[in-house]
Amino acid sequence: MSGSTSLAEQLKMAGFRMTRQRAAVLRAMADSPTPLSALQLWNQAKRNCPCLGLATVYRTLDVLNMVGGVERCHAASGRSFVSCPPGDHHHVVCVVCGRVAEFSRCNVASLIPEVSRETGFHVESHLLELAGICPTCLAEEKAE
Amino acid sequence: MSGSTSLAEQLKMAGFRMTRQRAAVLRAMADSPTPLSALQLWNQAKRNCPCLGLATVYRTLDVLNMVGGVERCHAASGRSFVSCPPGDHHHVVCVVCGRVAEFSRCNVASLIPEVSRETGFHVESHLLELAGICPTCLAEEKAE
DNA sequence: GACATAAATGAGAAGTCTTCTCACTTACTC
DNA sequence: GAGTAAGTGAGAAGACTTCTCATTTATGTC
Ligand SMILES: [Mn+2]
Ligand SMILES: [Mn+2]
Ligand SMILES: [Zn+2]
Ligand SMILES: [Zn+2]
Repeated sequence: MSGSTSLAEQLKMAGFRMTRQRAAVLRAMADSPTPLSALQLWNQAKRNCPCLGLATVYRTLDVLNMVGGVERCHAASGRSFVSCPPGDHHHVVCVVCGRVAEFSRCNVASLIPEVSRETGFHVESHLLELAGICPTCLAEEKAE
Repeated sequence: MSGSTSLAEQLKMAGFRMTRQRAAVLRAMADSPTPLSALQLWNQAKRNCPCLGLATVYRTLDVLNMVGGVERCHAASGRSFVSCPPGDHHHVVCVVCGRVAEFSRCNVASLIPEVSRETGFHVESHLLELAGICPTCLAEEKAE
């Protein structure tokens, strides 16, 4: 819940209006323990705002993205949005069920000087995503 | 050129037929200094095989992917295929022009035990992609 | 070289995700 | 309670990828 409040405040502070639709999307995000795709978010949010349009979900995600409250997660197949705590972190995605966990430890930065030297690129950012099997799916695999 | 030959041999050895279309795609790959998207590849390959269909480019990339001669590159916006030398490596993508360079130094593996402990995930693979500005675009920026 | 056969192809339909358009609605300021 | 600019829904459109199926073609065999 505090997550939702915080995102709402971020929007207000950045001069965006709080609408029924945006509130529904924020609430759907806050209520989900696991990050949701735009489509999943739409299905959840419609329960609080039945005539919500999918385009509005995308627009809300864009706005949250601008404000820094949400981040794209390049999952294996297709893209999805993920509500993120502030700060630098990355994702581990379950290849079985799609659940996502976050981690903040990252050693990629130390690689960059060398890559810059090798390739001549001026490196500005990095995308790191791990894939594997989540605890829940691991347990189910063992149960069989 | 040796790159093209090698991919052709890989296909042969895996029991795939060498067609005019596949040869054209392989040649387009070999001739490009920079990795190409399916669409770019199509436009190049059509010069040697005018009636080539885009679907065939995708099919060829799939086949090469199975054989291990090509790898998906999750570039910032949309997907593209990249012909890859064998072995473990990652990409740096230019945010201005889309050019891609490769690097093989990677320290992500050393991160994995800790992430596994923190998240409970059994980590199986990682995706690492750097973004920045390529030497060519850097030069153009300075020229202005 | 001709034949048989399974693999491969082209053209376009279809699918998926995302963005755009535009007439209409609504949150916020005064 | 206006006035106004921001926001919205519905559906069209766009980008990329996969699928379908009738037709072509590479390759092993004679
Ligand atoms: Mn990092
Ligand atoms: Mn690596
Ligand atoms: Zn799982
Ligand atoms: Zn560039």
